[in-house]
Amino acid sequence: MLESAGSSTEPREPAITRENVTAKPIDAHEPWMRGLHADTGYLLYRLGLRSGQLFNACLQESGLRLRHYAVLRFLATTDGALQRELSARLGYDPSAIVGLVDDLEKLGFAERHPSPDDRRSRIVVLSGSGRDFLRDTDEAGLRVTGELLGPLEPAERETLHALLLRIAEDGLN
Amino acid sequence: MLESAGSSTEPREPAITRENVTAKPIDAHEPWMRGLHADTGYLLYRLGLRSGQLFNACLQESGLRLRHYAVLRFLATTDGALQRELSARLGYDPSAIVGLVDDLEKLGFAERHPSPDDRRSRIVVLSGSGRDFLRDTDEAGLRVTGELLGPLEPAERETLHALLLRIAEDGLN
DNA sequence: GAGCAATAATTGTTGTCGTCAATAGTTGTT
DNA sequence: AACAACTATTGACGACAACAATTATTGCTC
Repeated sequence: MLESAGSSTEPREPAITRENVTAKPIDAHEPWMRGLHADTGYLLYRLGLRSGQLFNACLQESGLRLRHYAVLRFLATTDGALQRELSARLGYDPSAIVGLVDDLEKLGFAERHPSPDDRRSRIVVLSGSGRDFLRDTDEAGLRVTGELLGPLEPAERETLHALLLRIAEDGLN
Repeated sequence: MLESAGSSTEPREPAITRENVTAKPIDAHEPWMRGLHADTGYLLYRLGLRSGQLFNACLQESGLRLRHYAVLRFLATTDGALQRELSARLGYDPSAIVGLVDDLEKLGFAERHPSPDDRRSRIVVLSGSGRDFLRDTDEAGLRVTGELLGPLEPAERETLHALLLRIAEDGLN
């Protein structure tokens, strides 16, 4: 049983314990070694993940997930949309839309109406209870957002929202 | 073949076409009907998704995914970490860490060293080629971020980054 | 107007991912 | 020496997203 501790290529003077590893400060001398959150894109990814988790936790008591909420929300802005459009605007696969609308229809939040123009298409509209649900959960959503944006003051939240909106408008959605 | 167009329950005076559906403006009269991106949390979710997609597309030519990148990045800040710590700090399941470190080890970007203190633990360290890879991909990451933050000016990007960082420090990571 | 490409919705399939439970080896405690 | 706690690992299961394939319908073309 070879118990030579320093047999490694490079010697590590203090023993590695949980304390001194997690607390080790970041060397910002090298430009590429700038900590985990130096890149705005990566930071956005992590925060988006966290935001999604919070939203999902808030919605799961209704049996719905974030994607359903996105569909409902979009329906509220258009008052009737084809599934093809839901797919294109929300960025989900057409096959995913099928299941989402199925669930919403099963809960009575949305309805599929046949299109008078094209018998292939179905027009998805928000039902009355769907509107009610959206109004109720919107309040919970605001609470989640408030929790997420805890350390920010109102003015800063406004600024953040405006900046994010500018980015979102550019890419897609 | 019944060709009655208005046989539906409620009459919709103009036919639903792709143009007037997608271009319909948002009625902001109702407080809960504020468009898709009125909520900052939901906006964060969508942008995080998009950012993750861009990063993944950028990394997939290396055979790695975003999770591997996160591990590499964290290793660069600590210079040696236990898998348990990777799991705790990055929020991934311990069993997920196993596969990720496996892949990184297979590519020569990281190495598992036995801990001198605890023979149960393995100390994961970034290898030289791992550092090189990180430096190279960091450039690509900046390019992606620049693409994502297209419409923003440098000062605005700085502001956005600072705000996001404040949020990230609060919750976790 | 018969044939044919294109389209909308749907189904099925595949691979990935996250979570949970279980195991082997190890450490510290009593 | 016996036992509880812990680290890494494996395996299994369900959820979910991306891609291909199918059905029904439409518009175009000759």
